[in-house]
Amino acid sequence: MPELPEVETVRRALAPKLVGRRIQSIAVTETRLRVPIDEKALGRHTAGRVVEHLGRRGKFLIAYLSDQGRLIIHLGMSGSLTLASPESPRPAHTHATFSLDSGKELRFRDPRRFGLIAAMSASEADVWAPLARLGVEPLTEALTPAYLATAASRTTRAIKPLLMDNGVVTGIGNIYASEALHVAGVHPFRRASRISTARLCRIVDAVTDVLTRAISAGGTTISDFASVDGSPGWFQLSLAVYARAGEPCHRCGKTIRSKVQCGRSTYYCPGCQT
DNA sequence: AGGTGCACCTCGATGC
DNA sequence: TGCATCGA
DNA sequence: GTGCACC
Repeated sequence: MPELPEVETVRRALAPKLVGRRIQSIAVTETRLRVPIDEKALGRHTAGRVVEHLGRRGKFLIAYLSDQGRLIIHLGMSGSLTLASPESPRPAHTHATFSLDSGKELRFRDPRRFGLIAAMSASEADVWAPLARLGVEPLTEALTPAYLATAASRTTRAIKPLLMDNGVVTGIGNIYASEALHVAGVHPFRRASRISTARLCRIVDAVTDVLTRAISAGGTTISDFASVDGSPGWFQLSLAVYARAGEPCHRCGKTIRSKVQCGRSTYYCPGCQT
């Protein structure tokens, strides 16, 4: 499940191979993603363009192309990007292929088709709703205890769904929300508005800490995440609560529990998360 | 407002 | 081995 | 992972 650390891992692996390369042609073999691929727009905004920079906003990868083009990719639940030689067989569910002047091709594969590929001009991207509605980037100075306190004060929601709300803080999914709250010692079902400033500070620190460590580990591979060269992440070895229901908490020894919250499995330690 | 359930779709693990 | 179910 | 309709 690509969350921010997985997308950042892909971005870092891809950038050196992609920046400076020209996209020669595009082949789309399946348009039916969550949002259908607009082949015309894809060709118009990416064909013949040079990748000038590879950026990320939340869980979106954004390639900044020559002539003000933008190629925007979201990996959904099962998306992956690989660089391969054109002769190598294309794995099943490879929906889009970008031929590069390096002789390699960039392949987008997404078995479940929850991902997204879009291309547009810079001015269109600036107002594009999926990007425009995103909240602050968690690994920037924009995520402060004061910001989180304001967001918390405006709602009756629990802290975990608040952290996972892309309109508040972008990029934190189920795994890292669970992990950060364990590091901070805060119960995922606790009302955000009833959390002290001191503990909100700890949550901000915990989010920063968990995301940073996860990026260093190359992301989390629970079922199928793989980076550009097919290599897995290693942060699953450091997970304290996620997917550990029934196992003892490393900090206090109590048994990790799993409960459904907002339709997702939430993992927490009933001993040291209050 | 926000929790919940469901839809989108495929695969692999599980269980009988 | 095959088929249904479940969850990622 | 995300958006939507339904309480």
